[in-house]
Amino acid sequence: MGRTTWFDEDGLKKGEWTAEEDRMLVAYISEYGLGDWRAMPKRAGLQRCGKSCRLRWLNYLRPGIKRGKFTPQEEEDIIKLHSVLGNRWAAIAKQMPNRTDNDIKNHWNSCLKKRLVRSGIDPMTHEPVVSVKATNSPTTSSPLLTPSSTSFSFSPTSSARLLNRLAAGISSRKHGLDRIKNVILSEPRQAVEENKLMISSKEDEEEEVNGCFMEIDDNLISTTSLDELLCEPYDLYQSDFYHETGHYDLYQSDFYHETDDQLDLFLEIHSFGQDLS
DNA sequence: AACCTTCGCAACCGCAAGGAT
DNA sequence: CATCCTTGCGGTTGCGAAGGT
Repeated sequence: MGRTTWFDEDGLKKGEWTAEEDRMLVAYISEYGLGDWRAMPKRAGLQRCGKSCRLRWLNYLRPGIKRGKFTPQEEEDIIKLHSVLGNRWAAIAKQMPNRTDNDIKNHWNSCLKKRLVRSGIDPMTHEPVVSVKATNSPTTSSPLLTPSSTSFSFSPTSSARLLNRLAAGISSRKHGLDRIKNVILSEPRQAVEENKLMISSKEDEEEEVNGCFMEIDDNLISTTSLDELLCEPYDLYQSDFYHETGHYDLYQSDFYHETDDQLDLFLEIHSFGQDLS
């Protein structure tokens, strides 16, 4: 299994690694250690780019990597970590030192995600799949918004989890973080009162945010209704998040071990919620 | 046996952060 | 302060294997 071998315009080899190339890379790193990935291939006698060598080493050759089938315990750990960290594979891999982020990501995408869906669990929120009441015109509804008359309520736990997902969803898309955060934090009252959220982007595309799709045009600014953009958090704005910000205490105690930007962002969103209330 | 579809996984690509100059 | 370079990350792709028809 593997990709066809080919050479790019700079004469660098691409595609599947041979056993001989592996041996050369391992021999070089064993003797000289890790260092300048850019210079390494030439010094090691490899016709590869540094990026390719780094990837091969980190995902395949470095010592201590566990390969093969994931155990049920590992799968459970991944699901648990994903519910907290979202698609932050590197962060998840740090909690599972013998597995690479690539391996975890592949296993999630090819197996665990589907398994959750089959079990009626939304792999994004890790909540049981329920229909969200559509409040917008049907022509603009997101493909993930299933119009239904089923009511949708939040427990404190689900509030914390969903807001956690919101923060994770935003932070995992670095290019969107500032935009979304700025809008939310700069004019929150207006955004909520008008039931609209302004999003700017350089791309002309549909972007998925927290499981919902928003349209982004090429003049940097586009608007979309808040409930379309953040369907579940929108309900939180209208209920738990908006009126009962005490639920954040739960989140913070659940999430005390997180020390990175995600927590900062979450606290900012929390502060935003308090301002609103 | 031939063809088609799905699965699993290695590897690539583009982007962003952060350090060096 | 601006620019360049390196590193790291997450999303996506390509392809052989396996399974189904």
